[in-house]
Amino acid sequence: MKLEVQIKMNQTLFLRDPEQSELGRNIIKHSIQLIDKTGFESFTFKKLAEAIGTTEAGIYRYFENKHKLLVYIISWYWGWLEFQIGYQTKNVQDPVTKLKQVITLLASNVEDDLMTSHVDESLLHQILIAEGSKSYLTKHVGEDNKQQYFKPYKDLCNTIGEIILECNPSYLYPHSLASTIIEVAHLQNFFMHNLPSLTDFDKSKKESQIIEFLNNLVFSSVINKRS
Amino acid sequence: MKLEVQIKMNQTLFLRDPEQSELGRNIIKHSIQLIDKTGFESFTFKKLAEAIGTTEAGIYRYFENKHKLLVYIISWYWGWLEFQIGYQTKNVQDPVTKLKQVITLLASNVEDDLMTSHVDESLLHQILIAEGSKSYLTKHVGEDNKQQYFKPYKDLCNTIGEIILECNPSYLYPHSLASTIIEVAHLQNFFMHNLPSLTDFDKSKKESQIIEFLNNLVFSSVINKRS
DNA sequence: TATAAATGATAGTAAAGCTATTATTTTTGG
DNA sequence: CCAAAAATAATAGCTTTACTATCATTTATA
Repeated sequence: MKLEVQIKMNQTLFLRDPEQSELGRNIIKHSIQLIDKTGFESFTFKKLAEAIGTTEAGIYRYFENKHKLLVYIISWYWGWLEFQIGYQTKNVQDPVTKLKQVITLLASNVEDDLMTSHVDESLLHQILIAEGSKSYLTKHVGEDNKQQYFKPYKDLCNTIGEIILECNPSYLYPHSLASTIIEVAHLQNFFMHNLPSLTDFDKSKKESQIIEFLNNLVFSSVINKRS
Repeated sequence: MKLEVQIKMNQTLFLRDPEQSELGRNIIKHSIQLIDKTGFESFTFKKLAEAIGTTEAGIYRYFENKHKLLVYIISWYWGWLEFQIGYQTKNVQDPVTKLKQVITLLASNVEDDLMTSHVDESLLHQILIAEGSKSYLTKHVGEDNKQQYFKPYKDLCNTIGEIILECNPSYLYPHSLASTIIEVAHLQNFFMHNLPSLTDFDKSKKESQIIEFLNNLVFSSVINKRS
């Protein structure tokens, strides 16, 4: 039998569960491809329907609007990443090693996970870099938050925050540092590729440079000989 | 006579210079108010025209589209902030003090500058927090960059990067750290007010908490006793 | 004071963002 | 296996957004 990883999703994000039908899985698969290709602003349900070979109204039966679909695939990614972190740091005792592995996972290019046949995690990672912050930078972030749309992101920040506290139980800003690591990993990646003079990375555009910058930043303040 | 600060703007951002006419200045003034109030997604030239008491076509004579208008007001803000930094740190010798002042300027609530009668910097600061990253998180960031749309942001990063190097000439990531400080100042502010569990700040929601977090983060790595 | 430049008033178009209706498949429970 | 229910397809239509065009009128300026 084929093993498939299932990420538990917030039921209020969709009208009909896209995991439960061929059309639904196609919506997820092609929306990831299309958002990555055209960017979220140019992405429309009409174009998505064409790509799948269905109709606009068909998509609307699954998702109320394109913003909820974006939040859905982003939540899915955070759920998947949390699973990856748990899996990859399972037998690691040293919290510093663990935090380094987390930073590496966040800042490295992701490979498509074959356990999830209808999701291309590599593209999803690119979407997070370029569109991730648009999921919460809205006027309706308050209501979205009440609906628990950002729970997977918060859970991930808590997980990382706990590892930070294992490194230094008296560190004052575990959550802020966790959200900072996540966002800076993506931002520096975007800048490296698109606005390189906002960074100090060379033209090789290797993600390892971002990892080194983050390691320097994070471990200087978490393991601070001065305080 | 009344002193007015003028920020030099990129000529390709507009079709007609909005600083040079009453209508133009009204476009700037009301777009800042309207984007702050409704968010950039809901902001339209039609609503802006109504707010001013002119017509949609009238706005289009000044700006090609709402994205360029957003880039315009954001560039304006970076230019103004660069001026503020130069002004406020003019006679400060110690680079550490200087960098602390820059962090404070970036993370504090801004007061409306009376030298610029048609721009409310306080609102503009809120726009930067909630909409700033949308100015570059687009598929056309490459072309926009060629047109020098992000020069004021880059200049500011260079200025901050130089102060960082004054603090520690062997620090490896002055530009990345500068862009990180700017973005994290805004992000943590947004999180503090909208998704507080992504931060460690208490309910007082005082910006001073963000400043402390940033000072800890920045100076641990810039003045690192370990390296 | 003529003339050019800017603005106002109005109209119109294509696409985006939805909703509704009916017909046709596909699924599934008795 | 068949009938009812559920999902999908096909089509239409409506409002708003994003933008362009035209022409009349006001305002600035040589």
